[in-house]
Amino acid sequence: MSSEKKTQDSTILDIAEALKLSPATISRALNNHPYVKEKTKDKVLAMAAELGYRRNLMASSLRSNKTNTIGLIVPRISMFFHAEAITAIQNHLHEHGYNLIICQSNDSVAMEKQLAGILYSSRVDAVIAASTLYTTDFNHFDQLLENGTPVIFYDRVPMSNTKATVIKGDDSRGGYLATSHLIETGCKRIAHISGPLTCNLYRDRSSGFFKAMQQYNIPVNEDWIFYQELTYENARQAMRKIFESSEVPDAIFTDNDTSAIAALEFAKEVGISVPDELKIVGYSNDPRTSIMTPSITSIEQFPGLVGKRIVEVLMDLLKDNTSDVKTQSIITPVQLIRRMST
Amino acid sequence: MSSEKKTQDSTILDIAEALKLSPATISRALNNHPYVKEKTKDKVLAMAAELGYRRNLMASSLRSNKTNTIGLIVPRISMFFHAEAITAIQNHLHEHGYNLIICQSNDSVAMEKQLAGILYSSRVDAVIAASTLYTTDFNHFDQLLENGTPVIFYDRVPMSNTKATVIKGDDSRGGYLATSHLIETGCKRIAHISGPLTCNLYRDRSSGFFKAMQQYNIPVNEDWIFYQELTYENARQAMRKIFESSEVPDAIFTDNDTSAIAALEFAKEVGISVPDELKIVGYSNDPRTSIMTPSITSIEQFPGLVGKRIVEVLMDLLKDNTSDVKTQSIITPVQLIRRMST
DNA sequence: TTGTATGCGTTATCAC
DNA sequence: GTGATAACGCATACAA
Repeated sequence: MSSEKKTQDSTILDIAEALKLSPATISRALNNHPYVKEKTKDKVLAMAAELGYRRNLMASSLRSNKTNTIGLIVPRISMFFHAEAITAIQNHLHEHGYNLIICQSNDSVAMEKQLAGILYSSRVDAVIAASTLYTTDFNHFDQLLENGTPVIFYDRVPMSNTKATVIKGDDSRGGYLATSHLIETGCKRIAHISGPLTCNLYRDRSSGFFKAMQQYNIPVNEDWIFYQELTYENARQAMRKIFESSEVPDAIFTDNDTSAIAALEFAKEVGISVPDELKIVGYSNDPRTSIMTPSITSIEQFPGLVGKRIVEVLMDLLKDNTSDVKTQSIITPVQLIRRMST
Repeated sequence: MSSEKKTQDSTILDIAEALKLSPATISRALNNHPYVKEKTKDKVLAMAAELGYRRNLMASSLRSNKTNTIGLIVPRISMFFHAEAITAIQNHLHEHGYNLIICQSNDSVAMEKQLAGILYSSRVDAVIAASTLYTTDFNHFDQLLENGTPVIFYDRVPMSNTKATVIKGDDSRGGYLATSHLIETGCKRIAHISGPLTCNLYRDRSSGFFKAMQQYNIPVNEDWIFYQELTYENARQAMRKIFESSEVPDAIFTDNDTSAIAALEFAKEVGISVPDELKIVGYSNDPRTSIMTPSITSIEQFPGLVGKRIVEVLMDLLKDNTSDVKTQSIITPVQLIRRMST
């Protein structure tokens, strides 16, 4: 306890004292308030710099009831789509003077609930969230909404009504694009590896798949349809199951790229030629799809644009405090990126 | 202004009033203070739940001078090593009751400076940082250190003395392992694509490279040594330059995996057989290296362990307030992962 | 074991 | 334009 080296933080009181001004004036000067003489402002800024003053955001937020901070909840930052979207979100928020608190739920509903609580405790000005695969009950976001904190769901969003704004990719179109592309290249026996139907993404991508199959009058083989967590291992198992029987597909559409990669590696290992004997389409346009041999056709989701759109909508929401609960629902475009696997 | 739907946040005063207790008791109960009757505690917790009470972290932090929040600055969350390390850090911090604010510098020194300021303003309890490629002056972290806020640098760390704790991988050993592996598989003409020498990583990996070359008495061809930002495009250009001349290398060691991938793709395009005519080793063991054909040998950095170690050290630092400035420097292990490219 | 009173650093509301 | 002062919500020293 003898060697306390901590320099005490300087406060506006220190600046006020040094300049023989009142703390109120200092505060105004630092906030660029109009009712303060230019000369005074300059003096304050100079002294602030000299003292190494930094506004204490705790105190400021407590008093002003505004944190200038946005909370973000995602399953995992390592997923390509999210990493890109987050970066865009952070950069655009920064332009508007907002900070971002990034939290990972690890696809655990319990963790997501806890994080929503923490963000509420932090009194963030808004929350942006992509839910876990298994979130069906979105109650834990209600408290935020009730207190007037805007919530924007993106990518993985509630399937039932919500007072929150929703921004999602056009997944049913993505599923349709992928499937019809396979059909148009001549495939007639198409497998589909999808995710848990508790999640809107896979429900929608599946619906696109079925729509295309029906439209082109292609029979669906139920043994080739999987709804499972889209891990590498699960996809390999599905492939094994599919290729055990005598009748085998000539194409496979997977609802993410990890599964597509697993499918391709399986095919290469057992000597199935891609794209000649089997065509493959993934989802998300993860950069990994382009470095495989052969490269894998996938669906681009434009994560950067999604992030930009999220911030635009959010700024609108934060601007007019008319809490007019104008619930929006926005669909962002997708695009087929054709590669060597088809 | 008429339709204000905001429910007012409830405070400990609301709980106190509802329970006919003093706010102090409520505060103590919520903080699990020993001097509070079990029964009272239960009543308080029940009422808190009923009122949807959530501690206001701004107020709490302001009063207690502790935010329970750690700030993190990284160049980019999308880099594999960092994504993994961050996840580990976040999970371990969470076990200790700490939250994490993740910030990206985008490898911009100006942004990094700004972020350090914001984290200071946020009065985070500590800062963990991996610097930009071009940070040579680490002054912007001084204010944090002077105020007794622990700073831990990891991965990309200051090369000069610092009062902060430093945790880095054994990069010179990594460079040595990669290079000696190539030599031991029979390579005699080895190229090396490294990063800017302003960054400790590339300086160390290079020194490992030269050490191995010298030890095995292999001559270094200066035309095959590059110090450049390790982007895909830069690596392609380097490859073009290398393979323009008549004498070509039989191996290449790149200081990251993106460059290794670029090298492999270049080789495949121009018909150089890997590993027969050219062997390749990358760095970081990015999952992409294992899905290429052929898969690429790389250096594993154990990001999960690094993250764990960071939190361990940090908890130590936060425990004893004896600000004894015990500057530590920790080296974490690396390992060669041999694959088909060698 | 509980209550009273004070202050954390800032901003907002008055006055002047 | 500037100053005095209260208040934001909570935690703690001190009193009871």
